[in-house]
Amino acid sequence: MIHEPYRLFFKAFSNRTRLGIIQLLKGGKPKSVGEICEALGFKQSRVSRNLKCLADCGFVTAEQNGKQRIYSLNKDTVYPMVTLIERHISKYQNHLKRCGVLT
Amino acid sequence: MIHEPYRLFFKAFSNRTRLGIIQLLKGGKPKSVGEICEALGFKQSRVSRNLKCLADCGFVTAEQNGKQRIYSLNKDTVYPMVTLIERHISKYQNHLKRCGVLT
DNA sequence: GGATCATATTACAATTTTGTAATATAACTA
DNA sequence: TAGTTATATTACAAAATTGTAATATGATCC
Repeated sequence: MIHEPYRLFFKAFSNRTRLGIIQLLKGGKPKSVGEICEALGFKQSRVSRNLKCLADCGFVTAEQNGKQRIYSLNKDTVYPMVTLIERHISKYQNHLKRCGVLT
Repeated sequence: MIHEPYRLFFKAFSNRTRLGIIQLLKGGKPKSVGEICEALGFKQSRVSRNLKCLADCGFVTAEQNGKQRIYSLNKDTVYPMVTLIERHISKYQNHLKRCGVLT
């Protein structure tokens, strides 16, 4: 385990904007940047910036459709991960809530 | 998926010190704070601070042994997670390396 | 080509996270 | 109890990450 790639991996998931995007895509069809902005109520530059990060890290893929860019989730990784984490969280939720080091 | 606990979960894993500790504990026996410091070459306050975070989040547990505090990994969560991530990383490593948003 | 719509990129200020040094607590021992 | 060792906590400066506003690129249509 050379841990530098791990760090990036987790970092990609540790931000509200990016988790919002993942959650949104997880629940439905692939979406354009505009649709994501509207659904989450975030500015476009904010969404694009973070989509780039997710794409760079392989969690999301983009496909051009006319003027739009449609983003889909890489479910191979994201689904089993979510399952795993859900298990951990249901056990340790109280803990996670009051960790003083993290905000 | 209410994503706040997820954020903390991932954040806990997205830092060099904490990943170093996890990697160390993953490879061997439970260890005291001092042993961790020595093995990783980190200051004691740095290690304690981050152990607290890991403990708060349920990734590590502590047990008193004389003056020492022995930390062990919560393998139930950490092991399957590592497997999953290793699979993703081996596919997308190039990507993960050049994500411009994250450092 | 020029106009328009959709998305990406950049620069920068604000926030968050980090490690360090200093100090405090806690467990043992003489 | 005083002294010693091991770990935890705190305050704060440095570094990293974030979102926003402004601007650039790119695709389509006329």
